[in-house]
Amino acid sequence: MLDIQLLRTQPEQVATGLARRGAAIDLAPFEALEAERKQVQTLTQELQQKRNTLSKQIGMLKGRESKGEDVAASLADVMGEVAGLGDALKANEDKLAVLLAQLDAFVAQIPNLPHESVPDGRDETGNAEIARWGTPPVFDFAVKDHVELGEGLGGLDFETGVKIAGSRFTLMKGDIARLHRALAQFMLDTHTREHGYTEVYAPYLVNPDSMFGTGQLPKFEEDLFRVERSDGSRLYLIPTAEVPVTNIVRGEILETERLPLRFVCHTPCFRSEAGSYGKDTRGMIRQHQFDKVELVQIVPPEASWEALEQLTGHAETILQKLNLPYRKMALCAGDMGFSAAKTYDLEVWLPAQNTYREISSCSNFEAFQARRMQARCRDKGGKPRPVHTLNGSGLAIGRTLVAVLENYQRADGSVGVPEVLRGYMGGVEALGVR
RNA sequence: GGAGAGGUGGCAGAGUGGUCGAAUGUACCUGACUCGAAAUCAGGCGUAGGGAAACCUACCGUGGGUUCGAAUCCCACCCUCUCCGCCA
Repeated sequence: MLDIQLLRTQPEQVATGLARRGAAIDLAPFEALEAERKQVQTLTQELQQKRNTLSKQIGMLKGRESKGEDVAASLADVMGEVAGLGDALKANEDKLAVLLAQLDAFVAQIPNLPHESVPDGRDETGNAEIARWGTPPVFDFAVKDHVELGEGLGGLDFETGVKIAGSRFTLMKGDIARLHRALAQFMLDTHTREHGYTEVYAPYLVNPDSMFGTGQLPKFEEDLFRVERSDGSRLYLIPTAEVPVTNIVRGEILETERLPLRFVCHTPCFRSEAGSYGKDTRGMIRQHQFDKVELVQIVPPEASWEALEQLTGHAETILQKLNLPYRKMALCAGDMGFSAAKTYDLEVWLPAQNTYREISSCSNFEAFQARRMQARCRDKGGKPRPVHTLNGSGLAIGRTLVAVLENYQRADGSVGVPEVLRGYMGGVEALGVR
């Protein structure tokens, strides 16, 4: 959520920022609402003040009455004066509540403003390559994709996934399932031991407040899986661990000196993938359910830009240790997610597609999520101010598995196990070798 | 699922219709005393909105209601704890 003060005082700045995203905004309705809000709020508060004053007078008169004084006349006066207030006050309070709700709703659906360092651009073609690491492997045989490799190894079973649940679900078995688990373990261990993150286990279903806090609601409900409960309430399956983990600090006022908080969390992620029909339908690239190790940081406002570079580096470390070639992209303003002020995507080399594909997305949200969540920090004796939040995949496990299979494949259809994973694989050096 | 208890400021904990945004303790901040600390003493110390300011308004789990006036009474819901049942 943007700072409503910014909308009031610097509307041009907001409009300019949103225009970079390709999102035009009409501020006229906002300004009209604001003008009315101001007027109604002032009037309401004046009426409240009057009522409070008169009610206190009644209280004092009653007190004197109980001591035997005759105050009947003044009591009648005051009662008469307050009698007319009720309806007007109620009407104004109701009107104000509606206005405030409308203002909230308006501000809540405005995306974050891009940071000045974010490149211009309308869509993914505007993204800027920042760096490349590693060299795509050269094969002297016909390259297979992960579907062929995984099915050949007997460990990726798309048909059974479809039978059990439907399209975009996969069943993994045997060594592939173990490799998948090994990847998660390896990532968690690296981030906790080498990068200073605290491991977190979090709920996979969350309430609407949490989804609002990180910005999935109200605008993106169609991307979520929803669970209706018998009591009429609802929960949502998390589309990323970002949601439960960032919401750890919702409604909290933290001591600045105890920041930053760094959390790492491995969860399944559930995405309805509405609107992506026909896209990446083959294989494991785009699934309704996939696992991800997520990095989350809660930092003081002045520290978030340095933290974004660090956090992105933490995700890159995983790719480097796995020896997977990748490139680092700065998303352009038009391609960024709703809540982000700046996003780096890491794209891993996929030989079968002969291209780089997104495997991690690292973002600084500045105070955008913190304002929605009322997550604040306070210096000793100071005023509370919103924290800054960041997160990034470190990494998406399903896609990492795809990248390992394709980059480590051999002519006979077997697949080498990256050295850093062998300890998690009982020493196995390759899959499919007999 | 059944029965009971309870949700008040960072924490603890009073407050059952009238200057209660809320006693008291504790934590924290400032000052005094001290070489310094501890102890002691004095003052300060919730969040948010409006206002140039004085100051005003709202908030006692959430949402309704009664009332001139609600932390306090009524209704619904949520959450926590204890016991029983069930359960990985």
